[in-house]
Amino acid sequence: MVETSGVGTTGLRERKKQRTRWALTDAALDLFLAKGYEATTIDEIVAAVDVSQRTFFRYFAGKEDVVLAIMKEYDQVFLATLVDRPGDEPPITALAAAIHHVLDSVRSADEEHAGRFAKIRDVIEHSPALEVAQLRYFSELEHELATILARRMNVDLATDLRPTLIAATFLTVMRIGFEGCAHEGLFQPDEVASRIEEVFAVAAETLPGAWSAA
Amino acid sequence: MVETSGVGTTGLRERKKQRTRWALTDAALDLFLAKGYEATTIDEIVAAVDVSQRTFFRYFAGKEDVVLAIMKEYDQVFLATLVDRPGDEPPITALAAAIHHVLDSVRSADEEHAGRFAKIRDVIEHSPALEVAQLRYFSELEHELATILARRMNVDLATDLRPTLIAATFLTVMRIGFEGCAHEGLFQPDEVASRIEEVFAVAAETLPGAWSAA
DNA sequence: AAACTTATGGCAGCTACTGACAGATGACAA
DNA sequence: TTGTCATCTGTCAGTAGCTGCCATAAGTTT
Repeated sequence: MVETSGVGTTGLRERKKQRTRWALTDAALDLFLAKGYEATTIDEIVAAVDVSQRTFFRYFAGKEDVVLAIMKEYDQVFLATLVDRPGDEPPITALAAAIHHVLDSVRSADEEHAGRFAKIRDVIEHSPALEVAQLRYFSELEHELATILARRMNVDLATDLRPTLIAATFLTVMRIGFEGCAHEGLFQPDEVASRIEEVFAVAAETLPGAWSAA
Repeated sequence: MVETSGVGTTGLRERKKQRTRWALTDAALDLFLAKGYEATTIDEIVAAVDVSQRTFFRYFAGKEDVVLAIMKEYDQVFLATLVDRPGDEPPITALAAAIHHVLDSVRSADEEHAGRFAKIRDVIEHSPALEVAQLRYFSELEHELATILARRMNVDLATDLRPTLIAATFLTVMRIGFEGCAHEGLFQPDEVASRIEEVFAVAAETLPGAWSAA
């Protein structure tokens, strides 16, 4: 889950690194919110934390990574939940349950996490570059998801397209949900959560009919 | 459609521009194929055509744009075909017919176009950066597509999610088809065309059942 | 306290991309 | 043909993201 600070068992070195990482993340997020992602330079971020530019790139693979790294943490919870769902559930049911679980944990998170969540959604959907980064990330996630679904469905991912199709359409629906939130200015965890579930429901109503007409 | 060279009615200036543009495109494509997209620099491309770097950026918005611009031409045919489909067809049927038409025209194109098509598909699916660019482009296309579908379905795009959902899932299926081609080394127009139709068929069989279980 | 490991900073450099200005070149009219 | 005009082109200088290299500083271990 989202680990805010290292526990006592870790050394000073490790704790310092965690602190630097979060300092960079928070500084970056605030700057992105204040003046926009594209208008914010790495130099400004590192100046706010007083580290060198070189150090920034030792913590993050790129500017985008500041935001994506946080998204990944949420998705780890999602994937872990999915793996634990009973195997006799249809894939879509398992996916729905897993996403519901994540959204619930976000909804009931403490203020620090909730604030970060809102910031991230806000920043992403206001920046073309980050939307693209999100797209790229989703396509990675799609593959992980498809792998899990293939195991669950007992089919071979390489020859059977169904796991990939389900994973991809699922993530597409999620993305449309997030975009819808941005469109209506919804960034708070509970607002986003209910919107996502709403979009998912519409998709479940629409897609079967739409695709069976082919 | 894909206009290879300006007709006699245009002036010398215009013809020169077309020539430069295609020279840049072909040089870039060949370099991308030979040494990879990311490893190819703008300097190498412009050196091959003997123009300045600045000129390159007057023709193309960026390195990616060389490839995307060609894709756009195909998609113009696709969108135009879609608009002309009878209004009483279900959206998916119209989409299937439109994509079938484009694939057919690609299949029966002359060698120059067929070669370019193969190159493009080859280059894209071997380059992470271009795959991302394609993702970004697809999301633009998704919006255009959704707009057309909304008109066709007589609903408001802003409040009704269904056109967007159908457009998005359709493009997702197309993307998976293209990825599948790359995975199996299929780049020739006819191979790609039949593979796409195949994937579309699997999607039409899979998605209704998969999503109705929600 | 010495020896070892790892994080950091500074620097030099590469690539994509842009704005501004000046010169070349085709378009058009007298 | 010539002169005027529009526009295309090259040059240059600069920005931003990102990387490799090396010396040094800081934490860790014995």
